[in-house]
Formats: sequence, structure tokens, C-alpha cells
Amino acid sequence: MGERSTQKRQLIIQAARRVFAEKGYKDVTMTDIVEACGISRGGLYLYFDNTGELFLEVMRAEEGMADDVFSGQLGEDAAAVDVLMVFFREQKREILGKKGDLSMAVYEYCFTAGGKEEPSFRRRFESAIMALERLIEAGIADGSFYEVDARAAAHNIMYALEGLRICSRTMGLTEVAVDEALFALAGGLVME
Amino acid sequence: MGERSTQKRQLIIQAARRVFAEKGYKDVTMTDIVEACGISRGGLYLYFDNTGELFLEVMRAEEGMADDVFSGQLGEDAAAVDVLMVFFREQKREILGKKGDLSMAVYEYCFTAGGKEEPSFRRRFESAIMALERLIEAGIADGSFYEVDARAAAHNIMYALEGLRICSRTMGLTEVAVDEALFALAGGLVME
Amino acid sequence: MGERSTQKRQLIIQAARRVFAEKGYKDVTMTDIVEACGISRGGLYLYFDNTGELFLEVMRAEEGMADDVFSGQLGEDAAAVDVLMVFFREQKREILGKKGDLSMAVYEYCFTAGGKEEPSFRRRFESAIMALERLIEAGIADGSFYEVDARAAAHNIMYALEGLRICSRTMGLTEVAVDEALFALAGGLVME
Amino acid sequence: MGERSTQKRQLIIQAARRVFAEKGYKDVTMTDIVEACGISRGGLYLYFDNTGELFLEVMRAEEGMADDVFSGQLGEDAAAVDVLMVFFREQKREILGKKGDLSMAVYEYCFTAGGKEEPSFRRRFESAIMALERLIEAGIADGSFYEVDARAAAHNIMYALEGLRICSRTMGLTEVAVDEALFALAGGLVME
DNA sequence: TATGAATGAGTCTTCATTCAT
DNA sequence: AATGAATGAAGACTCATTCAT
Repeated sequence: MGERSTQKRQLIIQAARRVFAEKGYKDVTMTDIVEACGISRGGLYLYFDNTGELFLEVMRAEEGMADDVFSGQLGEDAAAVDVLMVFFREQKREILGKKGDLSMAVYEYCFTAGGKEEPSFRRRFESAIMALERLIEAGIADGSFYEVDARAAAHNIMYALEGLRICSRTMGLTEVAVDEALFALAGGLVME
Repeated sequence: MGERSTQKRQLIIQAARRVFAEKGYKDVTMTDIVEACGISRGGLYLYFDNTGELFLEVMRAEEGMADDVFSGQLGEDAAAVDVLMVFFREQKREILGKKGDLSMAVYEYCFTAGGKEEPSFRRRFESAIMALERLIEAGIADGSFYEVDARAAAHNIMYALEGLRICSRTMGLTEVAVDEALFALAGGLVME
Repeated sequence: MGERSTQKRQLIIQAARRVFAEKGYKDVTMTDIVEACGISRGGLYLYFDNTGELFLEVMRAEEGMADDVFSGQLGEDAAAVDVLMVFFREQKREILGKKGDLSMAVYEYCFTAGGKEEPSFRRRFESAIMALERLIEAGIADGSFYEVDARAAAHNIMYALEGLRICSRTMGLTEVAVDEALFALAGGLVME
Repeated sequence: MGERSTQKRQLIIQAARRVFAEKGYKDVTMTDIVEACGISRGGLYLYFDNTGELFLEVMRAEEGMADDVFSGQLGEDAAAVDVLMVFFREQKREILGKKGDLSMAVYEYCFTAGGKEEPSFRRRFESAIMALERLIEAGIADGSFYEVDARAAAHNIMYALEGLRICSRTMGLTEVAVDEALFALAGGLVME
């Protein structure tokens, strides 16, 4: 009773997630969503007015899940090197993974929505940069990283990762190529 | 006769380029192209069957023009540092520039085409990497660059540039942010 | 039990009246009514099956209220001239008034219902004519009106008023224009 | 070549006229028009964007036909009485005629369009009033009409006719009733 | 009785694509 | 070769109406 509507909302959002992951953003029609969640046309409109709204909701749901990239997976007192490695491993998976990943849709959405929408993507990106920066500082402090400019290094890494992601999507990258790139990034930080 | 048709072909391609630069890829309709080149509907179909074909042709034409990023602008014997600076300046313009640039359209095309994509984008990217690698080697040879792994550095720079491009398009980057990123990239190579 | 349902019925009818007065007839949806009376969708259907039925009910309720145009406002023994003036003043208000008046809705309903229409509109119109006719006869009898054909005069006045009403709605009439028309109508009856 | 498009335009307008005459204004859908003129959906949109535009066009075509109510049918030097009679006969036909008449649609259109559109209906009405006024003056001049206030009389007649028209549409009027009303209107002007 | 979520038919609108000229 | 009118399929959106609770 309110529960049910929330339940169905979630069901729709999950179905939509699948569709966006498969078709990107622009190509997705309300009909696609309708078919994906086995609901009636009017039924869908009861919850969401257009694909943009739905996409935002999908992203919001996403945010709730994979928010803290750096915490959770490792204890507070884990070595900076280890945290970095875990982070890179995760990134590699994302960069190479074709299915079940929304990055293409996100890019398309941003192209389309043209600025007037939620700065949440930017926020996410910036908070990742800051977390990475703190990690690098920690690494420097405990002597395991070179004494680089933490801020610049964090930015460089994030841009390169973004570049890898898009290159992987647009022209395909082999696992080896990604490994090499990540290895080089790590090599710029970690001693030995 | 064959001449005239070639002429018209070129005219269409140029008009299409303008349209793609302005609207990206997916939003472009045959009607847009028709209007942009003042040709008849049926006339356009005589030359191209759909926007995808047209886009590929636009890209092919592009290739012919701006292929050699590193030559042409500077003499063969220019200092590596100078060539690098010119390259970065050009990249900065592209990264920040909204109008008259096809990168969004390229991304969109790749997202959409999914799989059957022309290897031309990849070829372009790889040839740029190789040129950059040779440049770095030259810089190392003449003592103006640090003794880095040229191949890895070239890859890293290209990925970061791609990342900057997409970040600029999707969430907006200030000129300062781009400058800082480029400065950091240059700082990793150039001595002093 | 039966009481409560009657109460709710009235509540719905009143809310519907407001909606019809504001939006006319055709544009009104069941949803509009639902929203206007804060009842549930299904609840409304328990009482009325469609907007047509509701509109008829609204009209029936109306009939009960403003039926006797000529009585009530003035005592039985009021002078014919005075009654006529009061009637005209009221008509003027209605003709010019945009809000809170159902005439547009009535017209629309009649246009739409096409054929199966309730005879209630006609009854109302005819009873008004007859009342007006009696009034004119009274005026003639007491010497304040010219000796016209009362029946014909009553008809003419009612038709002209109807014409004024529709002209006001469809092309807008100034207050002056209405005044002139009413003055001319009165001038055809009242001596002096 | 341009001729043909004009031809088809006319064909559509005529089909639309039939539809509006039958269904009024609001109920008419683009699909109705499409079916009425045996054209494709997209084909119709090539010429008209919505029913409102079409309706205006229908009205414009109408205007071209029955413009001058008072001339054409009678010579310049016809007696005022005769002209009036011809006018009334024509009005009677219109008032009683159900089919093939656009007045209901016009009313509906005006209700809906709410002022922002063409004042052409008003213009038509006012020019009719003026023509009638001149006719009355002519009748007075040649001694066949009573010495009434021509302007007021013309207005009264036009309002009454409009009232008759709407009454006929909304509650049905017998031919006798219309005859009586017109006879009364004429009686107020014509001597004997 | 009463609720409001769910349905699906109907309308609008846009485009890629064809075809007679 | 070239034209542009015509087509129809596809997607968006709204509402009257039903139905399980």
C-alpha cells in the first residue's frame, strides 16, 4: 500500500537499468522500457514521464550502491598501495566490461541533456578525484609512493582512466593494452 | 559527368560535416542534411543511403586533412619541446572548443554503431600515439626530455587527452583545469 | 447510508459545476472532476459513468436554483418596468460575465450530444419566454408598455439575448455594445 | 507542378469542410481528416499541422464564396423590401439547415481558440451589420420602412438571428417558430 | 462503498524511404 | 540524374474504464 508502488518503482528502475546498459541513452524509448518490465504503457507513465527522468533515477539508484570506491573494500588502515591496486582492478573490470555498464549511456545523456541537468556526474567525478588525492598523500606519507604533486597526479589518473573507458567503448582495447596503461599509471606513483 | 557527381558528393559531405559538428550524430536526420546542402530529398539518396554512411564519409574526408598532427606545422628540424607545445595548444583548443568539432559526433557514432565500427578511428588514434612516441624519443635523444618509457608516456598522454575531451563535453571543464592538466602532462616529460 | 451517498453526490455535482464553468464541456475529463472533488477515481464512477451524465445532473441542479427569473427578486406587485429592468440587469451580467457561468458548457454540450439531448434546455427557455410574455402583458395592462404583440416581443427579446450571449462568448462584446442592445430592446417596450 | 499541390490542398480543405460540418470543431481529429480525404497521415501533415490551422483555412475558403450577402443576388436598384426578404429567406435556410453548415464548428472554435486567433469572424459579423444598416436606411429613404433607428434595428436583427441560429442548434426550432420570429423582425421594419 | 493502480485504445507527430515525373 | 510529393511505421502521450483489495 505505498509499499507496492515503491516496489514497482524499483522494478521499473531495474528494468530500465538493463535497457540503458544495453542500448545507451538516446535510442531508448518508453516502449523499450515498457517491454522490458512487462508493464502497460499507461502504467509506466504513472511512475515516470520520460526516459530522461528514468535515467536520472537509475543513476540515483546506482549512486546508492557503488558510492565509496575506496572504503568498504578495505579496512581503514590498509596500505595505500593495496587500496590503489584494488581500485585499479575495479577500474579495469569496468573499462573492459561491455555488458551491464552504464558509462556509454551516461556519456550520451550528458551530450544530450546539455548542462541543464543534475551536476551529479561531476560531483561523483570530483569526489573520486579527492579520494584519490588523499590516498596518494597517504602513500607519500607512509613512504610507499614517490613524492609527486598529489593533486596533479590524481587528476591525471582520473583523466587517463576516463580516456581508457571511452577508448575501450569506441574502438575496443585489449586487456593487455589496459594492463599496460594501468601499470604505467601505477608505476608513476608506487616505488620499486 | 562523373566529375559533376563527385563535385556534388563533396558538397554534400561538407554540409553534413557542419550538421554533425552542430548536432552530434544521433539527432541528425536526413532532412537536416537535405536542408543543409540545399539539395533535393531524392537527390541525397542518390549519393548516400543513411546518416551512418554519410558520417563515415565525413570522417574519411577528415582523415585526409588533419592527418599529420605533428608535421606540417613545424619544420622537420624543430625542437621536440616546441612541437609538443604546439600539439598541446591545438589539443587544448579542441578540448575546450564546442563548435565545429566532431568529437561528440564520433563518440555517439561509436556508441551506436556498436561492433561493426570502422577501424578508422582506431587507426587514427594509433598513428597519433606512434607519432607522439617518436617525438618523445626525439626529445629524449636531444636531451630536452626526461628518460621515460616513450611508448608508455605516449599512451598515457593520449588517454589523458581523450579523458579531458570527454570530461569537457560531459561535465564542462574550465580553461584553468585544462591548463593544469596539460601542464602536468608536459611536466612529466620536459626538463626544467 | 443512503443519506451519505446523497451527500457525496451533491458534493460531486458542485465540484463538477465549477469545472464545467471553467473549462466548458468537451475539455472536461473525468480526471478533472476527480481532482476537483478530492474523491477517488473509482469512487466517482460509483456515482456517474461519464461527463455527459454528470453535466446533465449539474444542469438539473441548476434548474432547481435559478428557475424563476422573474419572481423572488421582486414582490408580486412590483411594476412591470422594474421587473424588466432587474431582468435585463441580470442578463447583462450573465452576457458579459466570463467566469462561473455555464452557458459555454451548455452550448458545447448541445453541439456534442447531437440529437439525444435532454429537453430540459428547451423547457427552461420556453418557460422564460412565457414568463416574459406575461410580464409584457402586465406592462401593457398597466399602461407602461406599448401595445405590442406580447408573444412575438417575448420571443424576439429572448432570441436577441441568446444572440448577445453567444456573440459575447465568441467574439467579445464591450459593455457599451451590450448596453446599447439592451436599451434598444427596452425601448421597443417601455413608453417614454 | 505547384498546381498539383494547390489542387491537393483544395481537396483537403473540402474534405475537412465536410468533417467540420458534421462533427463540429473539437471532436475532429487529424485522423478524421486523413480518412475523409483518403490521403496518408504524413501526407496531410505536409499541408497542415493541426486541425486549427485547417479550420482557419476552411473558413477562409468559405469567406471567398458567400461574402456579400446582400449583393449579387439582387440588382443594385432592387427595392429594400425585396432585398430584406431574400436575406431573411437565406437566413432561414441556414438557421434550419442541420447538415453542411459550419456554424456549430465556428462557435466551438471560438470557445476553444479563446481570443488569440483571427478576428475574422467578428469582421464578418460587423460587416453584415453595416450592410443591413445601409439597407434599412435605404428602405426608410424610399418610404417602405418605418422611421426606426437604423443602427439599433440592424444590431437587434443580427443578434436575434444569431440567437435563432444557436437555439435551432441546441434545442431545435420548428420551421413555424423560425417563420414567426422572422415575420416579427420584418414587421418591425416594413410598413403594411 | 471506496480506493487508486493498472490497462490499452486512440491521437499526435516525425522521419526514413520510395517513386512517378 | 534530379526532384519533392507521398507513404507508413514508430514513438510519445493521454484518458476513460476496469478491478483487486
